[in-house]
Amino acid sequence: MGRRSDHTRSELEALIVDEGRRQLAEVGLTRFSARDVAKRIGYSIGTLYNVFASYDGLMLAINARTLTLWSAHLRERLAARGEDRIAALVRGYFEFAVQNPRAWVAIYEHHMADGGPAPDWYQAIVGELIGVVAAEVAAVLPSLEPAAVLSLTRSLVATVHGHCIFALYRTFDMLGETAPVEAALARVREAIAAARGGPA
Amino acid sequence: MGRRSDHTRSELEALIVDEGRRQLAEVGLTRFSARDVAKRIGYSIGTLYNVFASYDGLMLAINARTLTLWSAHLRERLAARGEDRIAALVRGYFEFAVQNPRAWVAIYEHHMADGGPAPDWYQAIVGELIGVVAAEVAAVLPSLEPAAVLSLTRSLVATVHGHCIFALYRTFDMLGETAPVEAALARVREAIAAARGGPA
DNA sequence: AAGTTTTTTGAACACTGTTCAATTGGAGTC
DNA sequence: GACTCCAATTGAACAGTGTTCAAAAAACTT
Repeated sequence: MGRRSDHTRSELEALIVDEGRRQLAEVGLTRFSARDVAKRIGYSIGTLYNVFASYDGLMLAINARTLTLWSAHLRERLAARGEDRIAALVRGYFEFAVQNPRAWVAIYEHHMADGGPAPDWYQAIVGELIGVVAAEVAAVLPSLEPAAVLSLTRSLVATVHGHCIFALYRTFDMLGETAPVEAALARVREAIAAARGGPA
Repeated sequence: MGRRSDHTRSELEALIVDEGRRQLAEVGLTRFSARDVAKRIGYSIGTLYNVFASYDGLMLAINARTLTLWSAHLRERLAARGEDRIAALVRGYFEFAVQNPRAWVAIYEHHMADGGPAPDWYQAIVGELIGVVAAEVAAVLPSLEPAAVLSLTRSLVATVHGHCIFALYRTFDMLGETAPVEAALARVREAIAAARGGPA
């Protein structure tokens, strides 16, 4: 069936996502161009649009890949022997963002063209990442009921995220003080301590 | 001198920023178009580029306006009689973001074309906003030295910001639980309590 | 070899930010 | 009023974007 080379559809999909991630890492979300991705892998723009129906679809696939890599990174950090698993998570969060700044930012700064929410399959991948954190929060706070764990987890992720994004873009010039990572970790520790000693 | 109407240069500047903010509020940063702004105020695209040398320049002017309005909003909330000034700040932060979602997000999602930092005059305006918060942090923690106040302030702003952006984009689906505002306020209170009882 | 089906193409369209030679129209001078 | 002068204003032109889709190409089927 008219294949130009011996790429199956899913191989081609992976090829595009890989090259897309490479370009995203190089030029960032603003200058990212689907045309360029196609050109770089030696296919025409039309082929790319046959695989991913739209720019949103391509970007979603790229961000999904970044998210799974991020989850994997967190799990690795947790697997590395070390007592303080909460610290491992917070440091892992920052590490990945610092190592992949433009891809990481794209997760947050890409929005669907129609302004609507991301599709379910994508949100499931986000949920996986949250799940990794929630498991550790639950382990540290055994007396907390599941709903409260999820609620606190989201608040902690939000806290760390805020520090991380301010650190990457120095809009608020977080540099030149106790590293943002440590500030984030301090906030997380305080929140956990409060949850422990609070409504016990 | 060839004026088409009786707009002085700074009146024209304000006219563009106002219409730009209106369009930004309507369509968001992604679909924002300098051409459309020009068309809407009845000037050509060329005139707009004579006033603001680039898209970045226009966007910075728009964001600067948003920032000063935001600062004003916080000061108003602080001026409204009420004991808990920290809560007023946190609630004011969220209020403004929720009332001006697209303009607020643009502050964070616009980046200079060359990837560099924003010009000094712009950063000064950001500094003003931080200053409003820092003053309250200092008031609540009188024993803290100025450098520590600034450091803690940035951490607290980062914390609140993280909750706020997760609330606006429901990427992480913060809804359906204790409102994100209250979670953010809880984190801030814990941090302040820790700073009070910590290295005292 | 002929026919069928799937993949691939790239010109075409409507849009973007940006530039800059040409035009416009008010101010000053005679 | 006529005539410069010059800043303000214009908009076609350029290189780029995402998107579409009739046509071409390539592989599979009979």
